[in-house]
Amino acid sequence: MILLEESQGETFFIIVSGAVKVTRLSDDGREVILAILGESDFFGEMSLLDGEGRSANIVANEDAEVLTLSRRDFLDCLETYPKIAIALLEELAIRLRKSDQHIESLSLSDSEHRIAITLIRFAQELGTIKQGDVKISNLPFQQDIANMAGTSRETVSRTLKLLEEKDLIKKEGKDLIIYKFDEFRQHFS
Amino acid sequence: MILLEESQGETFFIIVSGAVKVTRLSDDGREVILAILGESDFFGEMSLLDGEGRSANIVANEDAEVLTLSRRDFLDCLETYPKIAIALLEELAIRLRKSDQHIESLSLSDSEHRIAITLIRFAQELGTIKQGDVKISNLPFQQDIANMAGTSRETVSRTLKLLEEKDLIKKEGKDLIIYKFDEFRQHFS
DNA sequence: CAAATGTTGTGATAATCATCACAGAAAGGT
DNA sequence: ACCTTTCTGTGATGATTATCACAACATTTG
Repeated sequence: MILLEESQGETFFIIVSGAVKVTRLSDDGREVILAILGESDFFGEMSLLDGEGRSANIVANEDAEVLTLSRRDFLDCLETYPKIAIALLEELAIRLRKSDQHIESLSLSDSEHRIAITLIRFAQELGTIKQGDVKISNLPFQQDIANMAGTSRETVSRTLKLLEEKDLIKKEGKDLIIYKFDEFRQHFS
Repeated sequence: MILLEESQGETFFIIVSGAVKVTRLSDDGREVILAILGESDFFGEMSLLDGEGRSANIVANEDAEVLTLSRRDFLDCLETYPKIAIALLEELAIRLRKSDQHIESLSLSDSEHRIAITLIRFAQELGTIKQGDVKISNLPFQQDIANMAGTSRETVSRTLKLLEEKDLIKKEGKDLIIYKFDEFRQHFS
């Protein structure tokens, strides 16, 4: 666990290697995964910018290395180098876009679509392309996929089987291959 | 209709009066409402920052006045006045926080909670406080509430009735009063 | 390597909620 | 003021999906 929800934060983080999940926990202990971040992504900026407590938990999914920057250095940096501030604005804009898509899919899609869209997000963050197919190495647990897709673990299990029967994906041990990634994405989003 | 999804955008907008809804439409025409924006809020920055097409529709909910700024002026402004860039970063951080909460509630809550949370969002954006109660004047249509809460119009109708029977809210013509707003918020989020 | 723990597959059942259908109320246009 | 359109309330029904239960399989740990 790298960051704890609600805690006061004074640090900005940049991921050098590994991957982390951004989560929130409900009172009764259920987890929602908001995003998966990988190499060269960053986090921790929200608390620094608006002064509120940490808005989410950050949990390392595997061994991860991060660089840190103090609040003061971070803000100085933004004031001194407007280009950096603008780059940061760009990245936040992209994240907002992703959030919006996430909200749309939770609002409108059935579980099959939501799960497929979650796979697409994993592929974009963690996947490697090979002749139009995408391979996600070290696919997260079904429970994590469920927490991100807003559904149950069992439904993820059943849906992955369904997608495999339709020859859209293939499970290979800890990896998962999405066939014809562009078509797949087209079809589900 | 002020802005159309997918269109190329070269303009930044600031709301002087009135309120707008930020929406996305699915292929089959269903609408999701991502946010309601009111006086002194702004929009249009996302396309300007990341160069993608407009990520959502903006629809005036009532008569509204907006100021505009061109892309060039907007970006110049950010480069010249780092403080403005930082203020914008702050606002985007706040919006991301709200998105995250929205995602959490869509993922974990049942329709009653999601609708209550939607009322809370309306109250915070459009409401006026009076002795601990909050009055939302000109409550949006049930269909809009449903599109924001990720549920159906009928469920909104039934749930509002339910909340009224529990003496948590009261409908008064076009207005809606949430009793003991702090408790209400506590209870549902 | 054996035991313990964690993960996945799958059936059965129940709960929630969307959808359809329509009546009544309210608002808007001419 | 009347007609039209839009919005709201509410019953009946069915579909989707959560939950429970447990077996099989995999992974970690002493």
